[in-house]
Amino acid sequence: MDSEAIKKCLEGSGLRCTPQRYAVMAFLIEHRGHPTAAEIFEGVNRVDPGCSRATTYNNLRDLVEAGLVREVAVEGRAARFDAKGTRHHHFICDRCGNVEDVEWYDVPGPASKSLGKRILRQSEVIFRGLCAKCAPRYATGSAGL
Amino acid sequence: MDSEAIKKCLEGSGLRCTPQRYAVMAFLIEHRGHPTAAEIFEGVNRVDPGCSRATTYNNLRDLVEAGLVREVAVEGRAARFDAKGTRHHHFICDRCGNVEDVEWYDVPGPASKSLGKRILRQSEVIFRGLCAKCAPRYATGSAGL
DNA sequence: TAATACTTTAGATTAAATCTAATCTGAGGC
DNA sequence: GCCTCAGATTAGATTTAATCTAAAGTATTA
Ligand SMILES: [Mn+2]
Ligand SMILES: [Mn+2]
Ligand SMILES: [Zn+2]
Ligand SMILES: [Zn+2]
Repeated sequence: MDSEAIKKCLEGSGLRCTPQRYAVMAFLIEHRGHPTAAEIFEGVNRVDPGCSRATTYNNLRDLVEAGLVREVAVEGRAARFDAKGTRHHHFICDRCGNVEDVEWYDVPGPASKSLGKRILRQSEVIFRGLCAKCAPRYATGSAGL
Repeated sequence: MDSEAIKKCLEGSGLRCTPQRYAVMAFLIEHRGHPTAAEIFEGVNRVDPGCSRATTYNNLRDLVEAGLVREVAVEGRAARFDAKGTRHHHFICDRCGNVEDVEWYDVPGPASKSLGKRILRQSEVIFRGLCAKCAPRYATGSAGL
C-alpha cells in the first residue's frame, strides 16, 4: 500500500492524515505480526523521535474506532494490533502468546433464540494451541530443544 | 454444586483444597456473570477478610492452569473469569464490555493446510455487538435513554 | 518428629494504558 | 494572506491491573 493510499484510507474514515497518525498506520501495514502498542510506539518513535507515547495510544484508539485497525486482547499479555486487510481469523499460541492469521472462512452464527435481544456485529473464531515454533518442544517432550 | 463436589473437583485436578482456593472456586460457581479478578477478590475478601489479593490472583492462575476456570481477555478492560460448566461461546458487548454466554455449538475447524505445523487445542467463537441492555440506546438513536 | 513441599500474606513493584493541561497545527472563513 | 478554533500533540504524572518478594504458615510424607 503506497503512501497516497494510506492517506486516502485515513481521510476516507474521517481522520486527518497527520504525520504521527500516518506513521502508526504505515507501521501496522508494514509489520503484519500483530505488534503491541509498546512495539508500535518504539518503532514509530525511532523514525520520528517526536512522536510521543500518548499520541501513539491516541492514534491507535482512533484507528480502532474508525474500523481500520483491529485490537486483539490476549490473556495475561499486552493487547496486539492488526491493520485490517483481508478478513481472517486468529490463532493464539498458549505458550508464547503470538497471534497469527488463519485464512478466513464463514462462521455459522448462533441460533437467533440464543442471541435474544442482542445486536450481532461480528463473529470471529479464535484458535488456540501451540504455534509452529512452540509445537516441537512439546510434541517430543523437551527433547525438541 | 455442593461443597463436597467442589473439593472433589479441585483435588481431582491435583490442587489442594485450601480455604482460600475453595472460596475463589465457590465464588465463581455462584457468580456466573464473568467477574473480574478485582471483583472476585472483593467478594472473597468480604467473607474471609484474611484472603489476600496475591492469593486470589495465585489461585485464579492455578485454577486456569488446571483447566477448571476460563480466563476471558477483553480489549481495554480487566480480564474476566468463568468457572467452566457446560461448553459455551461468548458474546462481548462493544459498549459496556460485558461478557455473556451463548449456547454452544460445534465450530468447523480451519482447513488443515491453513493450520500448518500448529497444534490445535481449542476453537472458540467470540460474538461481538451490543448486549440486550445496550442495544436499545443505539437502535433508536439516544431516544432509548 | 523432622524434612519437605506447598500456600498464604502484606506490601512493594512492574507493566500497560490513560489522563492532564499546556502547546501546537492546519483547514476553512474572511 | 491572516484569524480562528477544533482537533492533535506533548511530557510527564497518574491510574489500574497484575505480579513479585521474602517471610511465615500449613499440610504431607518419611
Ligand atoms: Mn491478524
Ligand atoms: Mn462464560
Ligand atoms: Zn508459540
Ligand atoms: Zn452492553
